[in-house]
Amino acid sequence: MRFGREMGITLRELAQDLGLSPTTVSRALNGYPEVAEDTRWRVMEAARRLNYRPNTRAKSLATGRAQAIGHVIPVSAKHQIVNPVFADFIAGAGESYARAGYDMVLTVVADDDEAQAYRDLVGRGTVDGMIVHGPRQHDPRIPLLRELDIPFLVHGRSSGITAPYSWLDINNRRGFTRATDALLDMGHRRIALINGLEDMDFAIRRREGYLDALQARAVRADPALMVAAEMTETNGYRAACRMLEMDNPPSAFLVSSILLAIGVRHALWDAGMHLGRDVSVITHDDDLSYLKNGDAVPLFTATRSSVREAGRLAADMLLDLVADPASGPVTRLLEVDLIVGRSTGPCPASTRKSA
Amino acid sequence: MRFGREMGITLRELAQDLGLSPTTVSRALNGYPEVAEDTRWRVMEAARRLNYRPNTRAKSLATGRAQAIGHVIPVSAKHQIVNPVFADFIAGAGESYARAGYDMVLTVVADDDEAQAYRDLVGRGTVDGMIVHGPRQHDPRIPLLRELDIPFLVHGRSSGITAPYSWLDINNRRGFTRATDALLDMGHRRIALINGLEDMDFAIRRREGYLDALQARAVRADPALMVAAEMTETNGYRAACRMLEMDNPPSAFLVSSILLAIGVRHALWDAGMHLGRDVSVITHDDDLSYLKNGDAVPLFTATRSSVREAGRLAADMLLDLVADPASGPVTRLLEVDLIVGRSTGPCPASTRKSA
DNA sequence: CCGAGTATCCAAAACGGTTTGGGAAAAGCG
DNA sequence: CGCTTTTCCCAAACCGTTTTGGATACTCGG
Repeated sequence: MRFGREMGITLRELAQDLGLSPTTVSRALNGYPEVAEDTRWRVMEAARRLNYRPNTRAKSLATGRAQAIGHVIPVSAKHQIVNPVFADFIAGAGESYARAGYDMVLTVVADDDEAQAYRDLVGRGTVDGMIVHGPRQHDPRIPLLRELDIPFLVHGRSSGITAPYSWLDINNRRGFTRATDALLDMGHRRIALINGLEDMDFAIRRREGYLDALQARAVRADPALMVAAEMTETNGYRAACRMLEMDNPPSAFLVSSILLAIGVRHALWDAGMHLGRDVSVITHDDDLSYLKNGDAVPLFTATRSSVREAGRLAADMLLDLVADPASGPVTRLLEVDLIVGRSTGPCPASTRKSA
Repeated sequence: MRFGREMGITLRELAQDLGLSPTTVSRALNGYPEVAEDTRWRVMEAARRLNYRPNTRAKSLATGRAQAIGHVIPVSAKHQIVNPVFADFIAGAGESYARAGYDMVLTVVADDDEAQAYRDLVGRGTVDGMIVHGPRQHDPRIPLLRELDIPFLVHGRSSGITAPYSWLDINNRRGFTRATDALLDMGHRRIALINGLEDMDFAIRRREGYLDALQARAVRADPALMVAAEMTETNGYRAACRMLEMDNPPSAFLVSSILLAIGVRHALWDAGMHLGRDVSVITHDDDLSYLKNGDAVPLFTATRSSVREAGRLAADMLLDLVADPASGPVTRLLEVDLIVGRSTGPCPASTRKSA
């Protein structure tokens, strides 16, 4: 069925135009050796001139690969949050896909239909690889994708799953250990943790890192100083307000995102306190393009790792995996930088106490 | 060529299993009338049991439609910013696509290759409709897509283009006129505008709205109070700092995004001023899921319009257009709400002046 | 009981590429 | 020069659907 739309010239037409067979034209364009160099040149030239583009669907049908990678964005029914790091990760991955001539297909789906979405995408052969976003503990998507027998790569990890799978993650645990250590070194003892929701794997690891550091110095962890919430400015604000009103308030905050940190800053202002002098804050910084942590000198001291770069790397890894699925589960752990900004300083309480 | 991967059962196999022809099975599944009801039932049942999923590529090839909509995300080479409203828009659109059984394919591309990306997506038949993001003045993508003869819908508009095309936009101009009016009503006369980059169409319209309101009350617009920049916290902060240091500083700010507004708030704190008392702020609020404007009572007084809802609507409109391209250019202008928050109050300067 | 409908089903031809299995001409070799 | 390779090209099958154009059997009015 032809549509009014000019779908471009077809391979057969191009061949006809050149007085060649479709076979030869196809081979010429795809760089196969069994075609004379000047013929190839003629073909390439004609293809460019008539701006021929091979029909993706026909091509995939014939070759068996879709030349596309799938991403499923779960939109939780409970908390309607679209993960803010998502856009940057996608941007990074997209660059890699573009370079490799792959398409990216996105599916937005409610939590409960998620498995169905994966089955569909794979079963209908729409994609030949998948990226898993926002893994949780014992994430059921991992066994599912293994069962579907399609190359996939997890952005993050899923603690509790021992079977091997491919992933790219940042070292959340060490990052938060280092950050906590830094605060401890400055004399802080009451350090609050404002974390992301702890069904997310990264949040669990960050808490572990935080607890590790406290324990190593025999500082008792106070449950009242630990909160897990959706990472929004409002939640950061509220958590910080509540804690600052405590009898024994924290002198430092370790938080899981810049948005949370902005909320904490807000709370400090409301309380008439000075960021980096009265209270210190270290945040994780995904280096989002629209949420830069200051400019020349960073606003917040932070554990930084570019999620966009992670997107690029993840896509590259997955593409390799698609090209050669046997190259086995591949993993990569990125270390985070601890960058010094203007939100940290020595603990005033300790000075005051000694005074 | 068969791969190791279990691509699922094929229509032919399903037919064989049932002792029917592929024709009949196809018809049974697609609801054509020329098949006996009990046969249809048998087919449906078997399809479910063997969990048959029609191969998308084969289906599209046969039908001529891709069942997919394309989005091109331009990633400017200059300013590496991924538009923050993008994620929410996509989430909304994705919901609509999912409902309609469409896929969403994303292409990330540098500004200069953008035309090429559109030509590719259309020419290779990967999508049968496109959404245009972030239109600028005289946006070249609009004539391009018209030339490519594919249904498309612009999220926003492109001033300067008179030929009809389909779009969904919010009434930026009226929104900013109303916001400015509100500030004027409170006695503010020196009202700063911190806008998005003015090659973006929405930013132009917002400035027009702002200027309209000033002119209607014969308030002279001061170029020193108008700035256009990428909408980040840092830029909001810097712009506000600079203006607050002026001899004749603004008593109110009208800003184009919550992130900018947060930057302004930051600057006010630094200057020791109180938001909503010393200085008023009205912002535009895209109602982003990860950047809520407070909760019960909004933090900022704002012109609000959910970009996620816009995504849903835009997708629906485009799908209608794809189903019936002749249904002609369709347009929709959404009005914005002016919601009252805690960031506005009467102009203190005027009181002081009268005192 | 017969011919015209009608209800069901099917074989085969698309869709636009890739890939297999030759085949003719040119080149290499003794 | 004859024979084997190699080079270059092609016809046809295939990928997994939909759709066209019948075919067959059944129904029904007369």
